[in-house]
Amino acid sequence: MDRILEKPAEKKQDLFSIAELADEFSISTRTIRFYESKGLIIPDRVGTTRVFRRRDRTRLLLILRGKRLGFSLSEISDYLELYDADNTQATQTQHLLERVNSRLSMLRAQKEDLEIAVKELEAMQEYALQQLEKQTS
Amino acid sequence: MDRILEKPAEKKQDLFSIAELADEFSISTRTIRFYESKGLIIPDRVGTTRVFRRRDRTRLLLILRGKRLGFSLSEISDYLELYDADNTQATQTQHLLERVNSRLSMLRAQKEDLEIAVKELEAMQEYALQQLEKQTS
DNA sequence: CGCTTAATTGACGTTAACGTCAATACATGC
DNA sequence: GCATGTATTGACGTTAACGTCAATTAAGCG
Repeated sequence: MDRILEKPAEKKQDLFSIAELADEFSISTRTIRFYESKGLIIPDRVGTTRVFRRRDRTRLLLILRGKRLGFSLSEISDYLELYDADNTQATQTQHLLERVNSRLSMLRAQKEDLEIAVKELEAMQEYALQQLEKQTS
Repeated sequence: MDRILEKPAEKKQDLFSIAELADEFSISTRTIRFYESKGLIIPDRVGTTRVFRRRDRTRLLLILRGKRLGFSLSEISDYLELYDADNTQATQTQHLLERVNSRLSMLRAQKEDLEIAVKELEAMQEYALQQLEKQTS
């Protein structure tokens, strides 16, 4: 019996080794193990060896995007919880909604900062282009 | 002679103590000294005491915005250089333009990530709202 | 089955970005 | 002119996020 293929729809292409994921995302295996130790991903095991499914691959994508946005791993951890929150009970759903909203306002604030920075740099760009015209004429 | 008031247009309201800035930006004086040690700001001195001008105050604003966007201090340092680059020579201006452009593409990539994250959360928000309707009906 | 390659665990190292003293100097109001 | 508050300069401590290395274990293969 191949216990890891127990679930019918689970094929080989849905299973990843630590090295495959490390390679795909250009991170080290150490980093992946570190994320597991922080509870950000929870791969299965075959014996002692980790086996990653789609869910963990997706989580890795979310983690890396979070990092690119400058969030800490603990913020990312909170963020990931939003993706598998329990919404069978109204109180839970209400709670989820609040957390989603607060996260949204963080992201929107960051977007404002970003847009200001972009505008400043675009102004610099334009200025530099004008200068170049003068200087090379 | 009050050397620090030498420049005619420089009034008291353009000068800040370390505590004033720390207070205004809700950071510690240690943080400000740390930024100085990294060359991010270069306050004047009256005796041994630091005196900050508008320029450094502005730089602090840029530093903090950079941090909110998730940039490291060394990235922020590069970023600050764009603001006081020499553009008297065409080669310098050309170089500045390249750096501005590369920074712009970083920011735009980040903006894409941000917008995807916002959309995902908005979808969650909508879903949660629908769930709540069902659950409380 | 022995060899090579891949994976695991534990321990210690490292870098960034400050925090936290402690000792000392400066300034200032009463 | 002295107590009291503010500033400065080391020096060491701390946390996050991994890197690095060594010792084992497990897995594939000719």
